[in-house]
Amino acid sequence: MTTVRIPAGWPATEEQARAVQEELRGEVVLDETGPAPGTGHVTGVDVAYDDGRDLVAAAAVVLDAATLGTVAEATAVGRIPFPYVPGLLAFRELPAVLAALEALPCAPGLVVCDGYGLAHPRRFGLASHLGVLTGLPAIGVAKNPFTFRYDDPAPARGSTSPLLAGTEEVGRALRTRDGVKPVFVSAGHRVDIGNACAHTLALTPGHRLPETTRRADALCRRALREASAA
DNA sequence: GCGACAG
DNA sequence: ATCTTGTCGC
Repeated sequence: MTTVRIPAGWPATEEQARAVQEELRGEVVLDETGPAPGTGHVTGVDVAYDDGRDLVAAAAVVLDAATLGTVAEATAVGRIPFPYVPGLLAFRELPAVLAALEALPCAPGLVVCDGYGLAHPRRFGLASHLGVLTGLPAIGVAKNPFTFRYDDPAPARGSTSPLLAGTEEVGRALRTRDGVKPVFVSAGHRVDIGNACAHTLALTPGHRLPETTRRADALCRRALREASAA
């Protein structure tokens, strides 16, 4: 149900990885609104690692956007393909995530990533990269501001403030719970920032983090445990 | 050169 | 990300 554009080869060095980002960044689509919140499917993806055993486990969990009920799940396990380098996270996470998405029995709809999209040193973070490779609408919801600056949003849920790279707005700090640390939302591919924030609010009725990432996080950890045991 | 740095 | 117990609070 999901067709992934397979790269010619996975980069082995940081230099190659940066070149791939420079090459693909031009394919990001930022002038589409994206699906309406509360309709269709919303899919969370996340990854867990066991560095000692060189194992990575990814999970994709499809939710009904209206009810937030789980529609489908898939996991994928493999070897860790790239070290963690700030700005190159996608090369560490994407192979397993794409495999999990391909294993889903239904269309993912909007994909919610744990990390950034446009808010990235070369404006091509994980969510944008995943979007370009799959053609799916995608957004990034991160737990930390990375290298970006922001002023604290007002304390009420729903308040936002610009996430800034210098003077350029690359995303928004979004308060999803009253008085709780905001999350950091950025557009990934085929979704605008306003809609990305609306989706994030629709996915956070009871917790700081989106229901999509919470469930994908739980599932990939379980998949990693089971892979380590076997 | 040094520090900071999504997960 | 991951290493890690109990504890405060809804």
